[in-house]
Amino acid sequence: MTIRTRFAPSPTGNLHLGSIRTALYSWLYTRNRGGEFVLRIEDTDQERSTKEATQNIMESMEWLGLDYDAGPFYQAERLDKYRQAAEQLIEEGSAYRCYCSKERLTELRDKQLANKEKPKYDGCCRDKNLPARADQPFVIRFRNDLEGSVSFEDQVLGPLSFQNSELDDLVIIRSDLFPTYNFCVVVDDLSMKITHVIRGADHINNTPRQINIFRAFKAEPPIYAHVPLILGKDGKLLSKRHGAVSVLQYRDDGYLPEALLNCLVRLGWSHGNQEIFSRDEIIKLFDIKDINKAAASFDPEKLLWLNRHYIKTLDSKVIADRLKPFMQELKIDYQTSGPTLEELVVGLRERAETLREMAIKSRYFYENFEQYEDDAKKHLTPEIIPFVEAFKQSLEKLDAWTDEALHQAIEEVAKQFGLKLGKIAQPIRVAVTGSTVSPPLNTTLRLIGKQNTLKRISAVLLYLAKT
RNA sequence: GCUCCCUUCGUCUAGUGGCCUAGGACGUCGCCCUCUCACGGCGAAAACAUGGGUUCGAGUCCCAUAGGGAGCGCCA
Repeated sequence: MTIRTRFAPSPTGNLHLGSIRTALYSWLYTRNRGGEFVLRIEDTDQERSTKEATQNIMESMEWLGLDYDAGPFYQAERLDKYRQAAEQLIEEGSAYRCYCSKERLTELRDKQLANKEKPKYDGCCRDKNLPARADQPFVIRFRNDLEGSVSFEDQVLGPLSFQNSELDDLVIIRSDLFPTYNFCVVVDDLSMKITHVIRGADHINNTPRQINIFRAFKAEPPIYAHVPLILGKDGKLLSKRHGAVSVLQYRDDGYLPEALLNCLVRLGWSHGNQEIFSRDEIIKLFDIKDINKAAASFDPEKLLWLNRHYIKTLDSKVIADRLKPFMQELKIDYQTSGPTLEELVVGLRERAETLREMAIKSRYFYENFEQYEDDAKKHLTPEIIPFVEAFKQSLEKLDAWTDEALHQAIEEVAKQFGLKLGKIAQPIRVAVTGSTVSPPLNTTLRLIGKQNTLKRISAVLLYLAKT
């Protein structure tokens, strides 16, 4: 039997960390077992579904490299299937038409809540066998067993059992003829031959209802695995309405997909003490049985650490390539002059947490700056003039503009003036970068280039003369 | 309110009855390296929710309590 899993998001908002992680687990499971991964867009909510959200979902998956073997299927395009299936259930006595008004139902609900009862449909139309009428709106409800229980073996949580008396007769077709979630899921999982349903733990309570519908169709339900939810820093669920950030926001903030993937997979799943996983490794090692039962809080600091790790260790060509959009966005011209992007990456990779930060920090390699940063100015005092001039002369004579030659030049000037390296390096750093922070001075000078270095040193001498 | 789920350092986790005076990672703090910032190295503080059982022995099994989370729609 080939394994088939699916990711079935509803396009009612941007895809966030929680959703993409269940997609990831689902995807990993099929990739590990050589199965098929299906994408299904659950857009039966006409009110809230948007094209933009669908676009956002696909783009997020593409960015993280979660490719699918079938789909995307859109439920809104399969409405006939659901209607037919519902009719079939009515004929077989597993569903019925209900003409109860929304007003009556809200009233019922309020009353039950006031009585501290669990709100449920009272079965008013359950046994009336009402026919379809064109002049009056009705819904179709599933006829749930009143007694007995539903049990299943969850792959993450173990054996689970629910009393049928806790379930009520849920609406499967709305009065506008659109199907509802719990019904579409079953019809689709059945027709798409889904073998394993890996989804968020917020669906646990839906599972017994869905299993009953499967049974009504005389079909075997798939195997279920409910993965624990992701909580925010405050311990509350990460959701569209609460602190959830779009997956693409991480891309736009300069995170690498490798880092986010690694971070996400490790949130609720583990393989001994290992922290760093390549994509291939995760696929090879992933198993549902290693998923943790408890909900986890997402820690942005750890993501940052992983991002730094991948910025430092991924091929510099790859990083350079990923850096381009950020350079363009910041309008830094890296093509006409200055170091190549790859040289830049090698110089900055150990001091940037994100690609965006790297781009921001690269500015002085490509552009001359207008002024010195405020806290940098204190290094520019008249005392430095002699050795800055000496250094300038020594640079002018320098043929080889390399790290080694530059390092030697700096050291020689320091020796000549009997100063420690730090004493002269910092003022020069300020002179050429405008700030107190940069890669090692020799590397910084090398990347800025001879011409611009000398220009900026002349500029600092002018500045010093004026003060 | 009812139903269901969960509970090891601040956070992510290892741990499947003796190897645990509980290990790793992020973060925090200290030291070293050092031309700044980083990287790196070394080290420290930091947890089995509580109470009962079961057992020769419990973080590991059972039961209660507490705490947290989710669900209870003509949303998904």
